[in-house]
Amino acid sequence: MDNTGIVLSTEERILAAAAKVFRLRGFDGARMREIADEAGINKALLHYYFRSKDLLFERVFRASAAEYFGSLRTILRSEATLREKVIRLCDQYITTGIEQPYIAVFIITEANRKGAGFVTRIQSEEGVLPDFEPFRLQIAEEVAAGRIRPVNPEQLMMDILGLCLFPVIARPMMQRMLGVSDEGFREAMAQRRDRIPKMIIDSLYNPAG
Amino acid sequence: MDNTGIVLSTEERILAAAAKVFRLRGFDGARMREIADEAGINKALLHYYFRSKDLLFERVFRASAAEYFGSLRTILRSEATLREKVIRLCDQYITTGIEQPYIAVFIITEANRKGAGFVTRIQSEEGVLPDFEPFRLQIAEEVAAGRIRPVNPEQLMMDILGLCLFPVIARPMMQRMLGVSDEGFREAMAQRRDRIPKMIIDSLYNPAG
DNA sequence: GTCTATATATGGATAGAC
DNA sequence: GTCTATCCATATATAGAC
Repeated sequence: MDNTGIVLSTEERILAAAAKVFRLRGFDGARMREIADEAGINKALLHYYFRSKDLLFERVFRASAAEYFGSLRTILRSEATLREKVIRLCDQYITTGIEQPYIAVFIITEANRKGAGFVTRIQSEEGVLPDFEPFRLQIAEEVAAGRIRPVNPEQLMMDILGLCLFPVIARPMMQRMLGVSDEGFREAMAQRRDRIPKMIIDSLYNPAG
Repeated sequence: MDNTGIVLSTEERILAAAAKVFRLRGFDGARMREIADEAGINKALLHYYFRSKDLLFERVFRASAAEYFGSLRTILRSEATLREKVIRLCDQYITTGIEQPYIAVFIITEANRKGAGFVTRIQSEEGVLPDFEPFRLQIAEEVAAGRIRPVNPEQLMMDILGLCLFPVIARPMMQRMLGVSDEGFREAMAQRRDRIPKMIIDSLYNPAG
């Protein structure tokens, strides 16, 4: 029974605990002991359910990636206008970045870890990373029709994600460098929710500078 | 003797090896054994020179942070125009991001690690993170004089760093999602070196969209 | 299914010879 | 200053009772 009032099975409690610990500490920093404590069970039971740390991690990472990229996939392949997609993307990732900052850091950090075969493997699985093709096509159409300035879809996607996610990922460093409090950071991110889409859309629709 | 032909002291070789291993694997993933091997010496000698893994890491992290933020500090407090600073910043961090991708990942990852007291401490030390004040003032002056559109200096800095650094940090994920080869990634980054400053400067100098 | 106890491996760190 | 050998703590994983 967690704070939702819903009774979770042992397996579910383990997965929830593992997600919490792995996201906070990463694979190398996580301890099976801490996961067991967090789940309120015994270390041995972790192995009974998931056999090894690797396998448990794999489950957590796959679920995290699917969850984190799910909204990206949905937005990219929706029927919305380009303008609308940019707004939704920024809103989604900035909101998540404020409320659950660990997920983004977790996924990106683990993707950079060397000798982590499964991470690469999982990211190659169907349905984990979004299909970029629909978005690419949509951009091409808009450009061809002369409705937006010519732009490379890959560059545009890097712009959007960079502007939204970088502050979340580099948060400790940025707050320190810029001298911003936790509250100040949240305010800055709230500003960005309006600022970034405007900036992107301006650069697409305005005459060249 | 490394490939520069310069004879390094044992201490220097250890530091070089430690930097390589820590940057690649992070604190938790790094093994003293691997550092010793990389330096061509014995594990015991690591402790003779640096006493503990923590202390060795601290040296490496401080040096890495100083090196990585050094150019940022220099650029921010230089006498260059705003336009010029933006161009130099982007050039600096995109070039470094292509040639030495591990440093950015290392610093940001470690800054996010929980229970790593020294990281916070080191970042608070004088001369590690750049002083943001000169840049803030310069922006304020430009805005006051009506030479650029009103802009929040913190937002601007997050924009610049996000646009330049995010692709470097999220590289494995981005390449996979966008379907880009290593060579393609380098080309994309080269494009960004021109693209980002233009984008930033446009948004500062052009009439509002 | 869940626990206690234990096996086995490995990591950081130290002792002591040279 | 550098090495070999070893200590000690801790991590993952398993055995076996209940």
